[in-house]
Amino acid sequence: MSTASQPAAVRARFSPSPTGTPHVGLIRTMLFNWAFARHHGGRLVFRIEDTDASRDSEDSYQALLDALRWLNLDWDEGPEVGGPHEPYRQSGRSDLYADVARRLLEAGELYESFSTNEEVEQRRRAAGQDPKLGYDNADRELTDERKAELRADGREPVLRLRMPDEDIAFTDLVRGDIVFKAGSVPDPVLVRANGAPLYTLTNPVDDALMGITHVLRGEDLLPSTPRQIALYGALRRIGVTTFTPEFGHLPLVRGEGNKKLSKRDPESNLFHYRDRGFLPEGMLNYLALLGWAIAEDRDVFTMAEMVEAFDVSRVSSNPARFDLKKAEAINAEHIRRLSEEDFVARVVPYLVTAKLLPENPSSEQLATLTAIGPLVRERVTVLSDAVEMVRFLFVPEEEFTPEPAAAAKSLGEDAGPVLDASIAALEALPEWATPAIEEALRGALVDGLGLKPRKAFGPVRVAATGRTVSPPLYESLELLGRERSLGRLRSARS
RNA sequence: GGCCCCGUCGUCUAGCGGCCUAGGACGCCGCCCUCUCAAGGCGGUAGCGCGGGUUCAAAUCCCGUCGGGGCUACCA
Repeated sequence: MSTASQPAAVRARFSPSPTGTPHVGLIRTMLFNWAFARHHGGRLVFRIEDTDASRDSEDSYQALLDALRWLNLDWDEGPEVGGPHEPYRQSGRSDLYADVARRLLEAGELYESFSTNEEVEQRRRAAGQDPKLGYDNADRELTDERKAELRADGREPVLRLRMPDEDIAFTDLVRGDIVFKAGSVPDPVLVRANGAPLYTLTNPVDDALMGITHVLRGEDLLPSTPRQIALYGALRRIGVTTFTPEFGHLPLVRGEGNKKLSKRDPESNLFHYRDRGFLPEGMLNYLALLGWAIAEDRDVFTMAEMVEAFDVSRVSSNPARFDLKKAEAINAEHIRRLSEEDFVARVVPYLVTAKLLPENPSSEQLATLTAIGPLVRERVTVLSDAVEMVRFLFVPEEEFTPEPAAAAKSLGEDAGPVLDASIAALEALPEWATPAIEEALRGALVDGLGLKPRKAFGPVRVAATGRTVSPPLYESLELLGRERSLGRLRSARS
C-alpha cells in the first residue's frame, strides 16, 4: 500500500479507551510508543478514545493519567498538556467526525446501508454460506427510490465504507509484509444510524488529522488494519491527509495459560503492582522485555538506555507471557540499585500505609529507617516486603509480640538457657553497638553454651524481632536499643 | 467456519546459511559464603513442533503439515 509523502518527523500516538483499570498490556503499548517517539526525537500524542459512552468512565480516564504519571511516561500533546489539535478526547470532537463523514459520503466513499444483522444472516444462510462471514455488501448499489422506501418504513441507515476490490498489503513495522485478500473484509460501519461515529471512523480520522506517522498498537488490532488503510485511501482522495501512516503490531501479552491477558484478570491490573511496591523503573523494565531485548546478554536497564537503543524492527512478533517471577527479579534488581536515601524515601509510604509510621515520620524514625535501609534493601523484591522486615523497630512496645509460628519454633523449652545467657551477656555490655553485641552473644552462646552458631541465635532473633527471618541480628539489636532488646528477651523468657 | 498472526530451554529471549557441541536472563536443583533470610560466587537441569525440499552446509531459505493465538459488533 502506498505511503507516499511520508513526512520526516515522527509522530507516534497512544490512544486508549478509558474503560476499566489500566492494564499491563496497555501500558506496554504506551511504553513502546513512548520509547519509539523519544528515540526518534519525535512527538508523542496522547488521545482518549471515549466514543462509547456506555463503557467509558471518568474514573478510568483519571486512572489512566494516574498510571502514566506514576510511571513517568510523558506525552507532548494530549490531555493536561494541550497541543495544536485540541481537544484530545474524542468525546469533544463530534463535529470533526460529522464533517469528515459528510464529505466522505458526498464523495461516494461511504454509502448508506439499511440491512439489519438478521437480514444479513438470512441472506447468508439462503446462499448456503456461513453467517459468520458477516455483512455481504448488499447495500452498495441501493437506488434512491429504494432508500426512500426504506426510510418511509421508518428505517435509518448506517454509513459504511466501500472497501476496494483488491488485495490490501502493507509492511508491518514488526512483522514485515502482510496481505489481506480482496473481499475478505466486509464494508465496515463507520457511523451509526443515530449519527454517532464509531472507532472505525474516529481512530483513523484523528490519526490523519493529527498527522500521526507511526501507529504502534496491539496485535489484536491487526485485522482492523486493512479497513483503516482503505479509509486512509478515501481520506487522501478527499484531501484530509496526504499520507498513510506505517503500522506496527506489538505481540500480545498473555497471562497464565495461552490466552490474552484479560482486563478481568487481577494480574493484569497495573495498580496491583504499584500497591505491592513495584518501582516504576522496575515495572517498565520488565514490560519492555515483553517483546523486546536491549542486548543479548543483558536485561536490566534504565529508561534512558531503552530510549537510546529502542528499535521497533527489533521487536519480537511472538506473543509473550507475563511472568511474575521474572518481573519481581527485575524489580528487586532495580530496588538494589536505589541509593540509600532514595530507598528510604520510597519505602516510607508503604510503612505509612501499614500504620507503622505516621504521615510525617520523626527525624528519629527516619534515622532508624536510614540505618536499617541498606540491610533490607537487598532483601526485598517489592517495597511492601519491607513492612514486615522492619515492623519490630517501629511497632509500639506494648503491641510487640513474636509471630506464633516463629515462637513455637524457636522459643520453646530449650530456648530458656539461650535467652538467660544472652540476657546476662547483654546486660553486662558497657557499649551498645553491633561489634560488642556480636562479641557478647558469640561468647555467651557459641563459646559459653557450646552451641552451633546456626542454633544459637534463633531464639534471640525471634525474641527480639518476632520473626525467624529478619535483617542481620546484631545490627537489629543495636537499632532496637538496649532497653527494648533486653525487655523483649526477658518477656520471651517468661 | 473464514481471514490474519505466531511456533528456539518451564518462561522471556539471542540467533537473520558456516562463528551453534544453540548463547543470556528468570525459575528450578546442588555447592560455597553465612547469625536467619537475602545478596554474591561456582556448577547443573532444560529447547530449535513435525515431514519434505534447496544447499558442500539449515534453528536460519522454500513447501507442506501439526499446534497455539487474535479477529470475525451500529465495542475499542
